[in-house]
Amino acid sequence: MEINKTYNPKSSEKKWYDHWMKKKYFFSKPDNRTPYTIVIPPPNVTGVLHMGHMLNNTLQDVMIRRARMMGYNTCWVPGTDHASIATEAKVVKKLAENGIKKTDLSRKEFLSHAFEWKEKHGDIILNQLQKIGASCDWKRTKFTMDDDMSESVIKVFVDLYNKDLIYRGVRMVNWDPSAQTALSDEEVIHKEVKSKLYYISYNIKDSNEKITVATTRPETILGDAAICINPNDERYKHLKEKQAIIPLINKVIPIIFDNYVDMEFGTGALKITPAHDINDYTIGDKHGLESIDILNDDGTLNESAQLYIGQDRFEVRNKIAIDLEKKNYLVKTEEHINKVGFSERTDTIIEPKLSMQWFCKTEKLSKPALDFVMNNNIKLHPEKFKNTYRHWMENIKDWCVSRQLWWGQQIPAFYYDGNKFVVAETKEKALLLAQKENPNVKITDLRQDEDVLDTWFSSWIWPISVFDGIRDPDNEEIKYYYPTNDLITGPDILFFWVARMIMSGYEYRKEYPFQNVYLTGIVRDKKGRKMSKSLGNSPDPIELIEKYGAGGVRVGMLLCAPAGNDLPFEENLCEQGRNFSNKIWNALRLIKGWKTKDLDQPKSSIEASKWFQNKLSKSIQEINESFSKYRISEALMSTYKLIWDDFCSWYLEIVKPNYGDPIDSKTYTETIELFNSLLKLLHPFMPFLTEEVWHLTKEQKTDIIIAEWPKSKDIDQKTLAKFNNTKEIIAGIRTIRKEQNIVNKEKLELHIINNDDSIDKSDAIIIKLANISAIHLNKEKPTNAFTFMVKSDEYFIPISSNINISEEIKKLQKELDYAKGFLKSVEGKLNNERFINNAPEQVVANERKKLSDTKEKIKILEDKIKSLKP
RNA sequence: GGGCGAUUAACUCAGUUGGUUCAGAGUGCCUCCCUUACAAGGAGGAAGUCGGGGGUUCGAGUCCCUCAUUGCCCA
Repeated sequence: MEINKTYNPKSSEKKWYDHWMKKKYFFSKPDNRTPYTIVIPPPNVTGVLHMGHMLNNTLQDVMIRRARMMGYNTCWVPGTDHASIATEAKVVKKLAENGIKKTDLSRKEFLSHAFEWKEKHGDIILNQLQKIGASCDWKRTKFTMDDDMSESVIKVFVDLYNKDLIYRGVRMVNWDPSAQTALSDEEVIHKEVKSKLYYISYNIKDSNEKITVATTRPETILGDAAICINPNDERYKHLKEKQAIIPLINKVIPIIFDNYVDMEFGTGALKITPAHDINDYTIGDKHGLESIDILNDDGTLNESAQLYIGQDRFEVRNKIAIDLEKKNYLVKTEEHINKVGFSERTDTIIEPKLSMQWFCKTEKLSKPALDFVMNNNIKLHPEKFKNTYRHWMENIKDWCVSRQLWWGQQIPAFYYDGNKFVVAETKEKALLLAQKENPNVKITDLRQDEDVLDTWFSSWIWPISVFDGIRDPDNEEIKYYYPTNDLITGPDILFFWVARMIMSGYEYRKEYPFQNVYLTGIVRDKKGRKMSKSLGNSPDPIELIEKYGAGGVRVGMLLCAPAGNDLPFEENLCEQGRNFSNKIWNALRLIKGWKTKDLDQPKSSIEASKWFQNKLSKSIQEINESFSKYRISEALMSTYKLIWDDFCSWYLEIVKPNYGDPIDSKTYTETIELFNSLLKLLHPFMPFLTEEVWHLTKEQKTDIIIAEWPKSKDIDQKTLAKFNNTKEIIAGIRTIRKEQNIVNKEKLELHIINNDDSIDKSDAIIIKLANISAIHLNKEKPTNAFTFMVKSDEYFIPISSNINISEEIKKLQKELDYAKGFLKSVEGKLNNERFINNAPEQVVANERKKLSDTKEKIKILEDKIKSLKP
């Protein structure tokens, strides 16, 4: 069989993905097997695949594929999220390009444009997931705005409202003037920015005195309701009962006193603008102050401001500073660094704004959600996130769930008779409710709330609604698949999403939604920056796959992905992955190049096979252990080393027949079987390559994707220890060859002085790999020989030419010095009575063993040096 | 400002309840080799006062305190 010199991922990836799909391996339906379920963190419908998706979907696929091989009924539910703000912004932009304004459209018209946009772009990312090999159950693909999904969301809203867990009220919210919607606290990102601190003086009424306040937002003085002072502040005590006059608009406001004010900051006098600052709002509330909202929804000033009406808040900031200065109200400005909130989606500066919104009460919901994580019913990996989670849960605030957008589930609240409203799943049901209050209400009188729900209010029930568990709580699927097993996602949405799924899970299923949460790192570039489209520092995963193959990129990603740590991603990691593919490919070429013959199995092969069986079992245990701890990169590294080092570099080199010679059929068959076991272990990481190679090794009964995960057998530690010793001896001989420039082709003799019977004259592995002509077991030391030691055994390579004695003595002396130093530390321990008395017996015994071994070694080294000295 | 982490080789990270020669792995680096599966390869090698200081202990990379640096979350 002619096999290409290098592995070609392109042809094999497409071929096998199609094959798997055709065989319906990814599809799941309830049966009598144990399920293993993952719901995908639904990617944003506006998105294209980025490195973060690449990472967390690869991890999910690894978990799913391994579970499938272990015999679970695996179900990986894919889908996308409607991402209301981001998507609406995209659609609005696209309409604008065609000269259409959103405001010119009806809600219905707008939504049809939005759905059209979704049809066109929504599946891009799912198609890209197929390229990385994701084995999702595609027929279950869900979208958060599918009819059934939306129905579930509405049902939950109504239910929570009826349970008094949802209310409507005027609160200070985070207002995004660009998207023109409220945001939840979690959607606001606080960033440090350089700004200015403006010192503005206010005249005191009926006095020549002035009072100076410091503010970063001078335009808000137009909405001031008071000036507030700490009652303990001696500087201002005399201003009690006085009033101040707002510059430019000459409005009179009271001076009030409250401990809240920090006497150290600025001038110690604080302007209070209840409508535009959350803290000011609280104080205003406490002191019964008026709230003057001076901003329009788009961030321009309104009539209440009296000045600069219709101009943008930032323009006004500059203008008012100039005007204040002209009239001598501006005392000074200072450079100032403060934290400012930005919209997560639009990156616009958030304005705190009073408005009427819908809120979800979180106190009751969060309690069980907190307990479930603290008592390890749900395990977070890595565990350190438990603290973060607890901190958030204990300080949780009510959740603002309304958004002033059209793209999303419209809030099912129906108004009548002015501001009266009812909440119901449909307009018909709403009518019945309204008529209880007022029998004259007609269906045409009902007006549905204009707002939609926060996208996270859709996705927080995702693990339930994808199995229709909200609408039909007793259906077979939800009972079978829920709770799901693992959730794999980034730590950045721990609160947005994970915490809330846990809340809804308890509320609607009385049970957690998943048992384990694996939080990945955030993919960063070489300089440690988060990869982002705006920085342009993110490689396109699809291009990487073109270059290195899906397996190469998957391995590259996972090699640098310990749980919870950020990933400093570099492209050369994919190169390492690609090289690994090639290594395996070449192992295949080697094996398939052999001709078999009915020969006796050589002793070296018998031993190699015995050793590798044990080594394999040990590695399987280690790999399973790593998986159970969610140490995926560790599991990969064990697999990588098992294949590359143990199998390719040692096992194959031992069993490899001389060039052109045939191989005995027993070794051949065993080698194929071992190779197949390795491929199975590797399959979750490199699905395409392993499927391809698997079928090339021999005629297979099944595809590797559904082959059984290898089991470990009893491990014979002696065999493993002996082989380690053998490796060290071979390495010792190779070092001598290297140091003395003796080519590999030249045969050498090996003399051993040992009392240990582990190595015998006919040790076939040493003879083969170190190219030894004969092994001699001596009592006497040979003269004119290079030597090395393994443990306390001494090995000699006699050579014909003369040895550089001084070099040799130097080397031995170095070894001797180390041994003596080591002896001293061991003796120190053993001479310490408290050590002998306190340390466990085993530890003391070990020290005694070290003592005798080292003494023996020192004696040998000293003898050697003596014998070399003339 | 509050909370939670991190600091081990040039880089990225392991290092289980303190105790085997425990100071490790991968990458990178250096030397030699185009040997017959693979130069996308092979063989060998160098490299760290475990952030600083103090403490507990027979014994500390591991536990405690403190300082420094740094990251994340929250206000």
